[in-house]
Amino acid sequence: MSAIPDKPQLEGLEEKWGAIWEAQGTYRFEREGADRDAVYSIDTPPPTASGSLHVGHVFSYTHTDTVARFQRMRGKRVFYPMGWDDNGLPTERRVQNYYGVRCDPSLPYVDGFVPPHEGGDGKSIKAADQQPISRRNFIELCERLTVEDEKQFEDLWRTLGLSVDWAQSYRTIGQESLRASQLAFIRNVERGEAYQAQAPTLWDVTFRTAVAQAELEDRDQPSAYHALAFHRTDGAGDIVIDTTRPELLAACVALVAHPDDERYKPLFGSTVRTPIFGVEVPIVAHHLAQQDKGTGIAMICTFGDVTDVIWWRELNLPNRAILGFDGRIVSEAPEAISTEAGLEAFAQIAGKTVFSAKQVMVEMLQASGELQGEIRKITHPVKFFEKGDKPLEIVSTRQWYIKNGARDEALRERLLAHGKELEWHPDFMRVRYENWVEGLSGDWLISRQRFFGVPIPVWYPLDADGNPVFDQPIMPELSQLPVDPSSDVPAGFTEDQRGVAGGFQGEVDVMDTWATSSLTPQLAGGWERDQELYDLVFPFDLRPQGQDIIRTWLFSTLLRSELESGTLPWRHAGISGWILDPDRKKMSKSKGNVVTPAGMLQQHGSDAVRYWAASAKLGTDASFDPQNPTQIKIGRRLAIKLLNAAKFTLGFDASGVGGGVTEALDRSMLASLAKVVDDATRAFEAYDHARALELTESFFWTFCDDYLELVKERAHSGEGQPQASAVAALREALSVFVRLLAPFIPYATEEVWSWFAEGSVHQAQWPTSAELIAVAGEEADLGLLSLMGGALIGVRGAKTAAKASQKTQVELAVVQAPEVDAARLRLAAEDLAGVGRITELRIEAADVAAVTVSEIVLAQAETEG
RNA sequence: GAGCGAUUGGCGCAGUUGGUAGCGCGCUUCCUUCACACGGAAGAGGUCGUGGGUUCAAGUCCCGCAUCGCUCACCA
Repeated sequence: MSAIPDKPQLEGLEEKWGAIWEAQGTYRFEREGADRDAVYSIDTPPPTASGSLHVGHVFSYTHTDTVARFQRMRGKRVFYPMGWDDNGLPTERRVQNYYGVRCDPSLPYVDGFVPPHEGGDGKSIKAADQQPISRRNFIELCERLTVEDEKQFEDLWRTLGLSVDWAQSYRTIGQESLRASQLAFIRNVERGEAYQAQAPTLWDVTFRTAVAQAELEDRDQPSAYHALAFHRTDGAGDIVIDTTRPELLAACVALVAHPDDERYKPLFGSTVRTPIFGVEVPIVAHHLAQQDKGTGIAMICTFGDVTDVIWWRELNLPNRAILGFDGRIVSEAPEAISTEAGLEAFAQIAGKTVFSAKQVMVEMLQASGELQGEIRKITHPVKFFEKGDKPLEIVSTRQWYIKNGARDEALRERLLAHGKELEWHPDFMRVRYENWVEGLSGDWLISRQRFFGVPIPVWYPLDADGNPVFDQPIMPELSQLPVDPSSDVPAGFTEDQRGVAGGFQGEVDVMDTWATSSLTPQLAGGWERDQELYDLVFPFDLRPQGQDIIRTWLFSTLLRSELESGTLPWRHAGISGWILDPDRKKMSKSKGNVVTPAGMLQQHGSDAVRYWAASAKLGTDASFDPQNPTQIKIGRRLAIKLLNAAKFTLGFDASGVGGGVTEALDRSMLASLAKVVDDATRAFEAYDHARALELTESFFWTFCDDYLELVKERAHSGEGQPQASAVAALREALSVFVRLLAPFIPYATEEVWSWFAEGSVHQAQWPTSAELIAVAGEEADLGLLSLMGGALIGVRGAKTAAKASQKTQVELAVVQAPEVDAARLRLAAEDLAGVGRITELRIEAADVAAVTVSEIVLAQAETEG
């Protein structure tokens, strides 16, 4: 126990208690002798290490921490790790700018490489000024920088007071993560769940990588309809189609209309010649063609959009793709273009970007008269990579996929069943998951043509001509893991066979970052590494996360768990809402309304910020106005109030408390508190931390404003058992309040706890109504406190109305109450007289609806004191 | 186009099985420094988006509509 300061304050509590918690291992996960039922495990979201933390992080991580602290106090051994998501594109970009390098996988590794820059000023370095380095050197820099970034994050999390066990941290690019990711992938391959396919793929031309459905977002883009005339080969005139992508005309393989469309029915099976290029293409029918769109007949290109892909696949059309990986038109015209004029036209767009090619095509079409009428400008949604800034294109590439139920009814049903089995908080978030699963359009594309990620652990044999045999991949021995196929050698080969006919080549692609993140329960829980730990924590109790990544992180984690173990990875999913600025817009960097969490914590104190976060329910968006952080100020006030109320309470003479709590008012207060404990506990169990806080806080203020005021006279200058009863009740209540508030304001509560108890409040037992009833006794008068509160308001009101100080003496006060209540009030009349400074207090039974002060006579001001 | 949320005093929110509308901020008036000025007391302020329905009784249940937000889908 420590001494109570004269002037308690919040400043400095973070440093003081943070150090003590660390030194004493307050939040350490103790596995010895535990069984699964004694453990509460949390699949913490690993923040992107190279990003920056924002208010939203503080918000949602606080939600989780309140649950962790509650469960810990209930006696659970809380497994609360922290991970860092440090692989992937964001890190690559940061490393490029920080060190002035870029990755060129064709270069050899340089031992002891020193980057041209260090530190950087955050500005982009032009690609031309970046020094090309080997993949291994690049990855080393990624690792170096993320370690530094992660240190900063950890400091912030510690200041915020997250009760994480820092011994349990992991990195998604760490060796253990690499091994687990590759092992899980190999298992997927062995079970036929992961496979390769050469197929049209959504492609980001800036990053030059394939992207998955889950990483797409629609953005409205200006575009325009161009009416193009196709010429019927039977000479019976033209067919006009509308297109927004005239630059893909050279890739046109057919025209398509709805099978029921009377206008085009007679034409199915006939052919037309494309404008400019003169390629003969068929007119085909497909139900996806919309009669009311454009002219009702569309051109199919390889590939303008995903519908083109469906048509191409289902109608067995040829592939005349003309877009390269760099987003430019390829140099060689498709074979189908055979006329001299056609080839000449193609030469004019070859090598051009989509944008320039479109301009050239429009000029040519206008010149030939095949572009009819006006170009009609429209705005329409276009698919983008969520991190990209150019529209996605579709190119044919070989990629790795993992089955996700899109084409496997049985798997999809199992995933939907798991969605129903999972307990969502709030429950309606389940619908988002179901929408996503039911809307999946293809298997999960997991290969990325990037560098800083988990390498896909395969090699391909080279045939006698030196061509890779992709459908016979060489898998690593499990003992080899983790492997980097671009530097490691498969069993049975030697390094000098790399790239040689009859030898092998390594896969250069890495996995989608979600392919690693989807294994966080396995990574953190010691899957295939520490079986004893894994059995203790898996399936996890809680997956906390944001609503925006249900389709990515939540879905992919659930999928991997289903594939690997056939079970849910967790029992509960707690989904936090957004932080909105005062205009109800989502906070974002570009809007310049992002506040740094470190500054917030510094300015207001961690408890205050936590209070703000915790006062919002799961799934509910919270607004935050940096200019006027009302909720934070209220939280600060609560924490300060607790310090002061505790100091006051602990200042009373406690020498006689052995007699227990005997006075009616004291018992009433404890009985009320017992109900609060029950209700708050129930709320916490239902993952409604905000309600637990509200219930506790609300009664805490009643405790301070009414009960404490009513009994302070008795506690301070009373005698014998009535005095001791007040002090005993105050101390018991304080102990309970401190524990109830500990999950929310861990610093102030720990400080207060140290004034009267041993150990950490965060390891103390969560209060129960039973302990309070044991002190208050059965059949306490639950409502007496609020009855007294009513009388007290009456007395105070009379003084306020007389513009007198609350300390003014009252010569006579007459309190009227219904007969039953009057009898109850008499039991605590002394307390009311004490706080009201009432010389003569009469409590009368009367025909009134509620407690009323019917008469009050104030003493003259000068008689005071 | 489909779905999911939200709509309660100026602002931010609560209202758990239907039973006479609550909290905080702000506002008004007052008090005060012997726990708390990062205080305290009293008070004003709402026909719960809208139109129907069920019920003795609806903020709460049912149906329609409106506005806002989000998710998914569509993308010639």
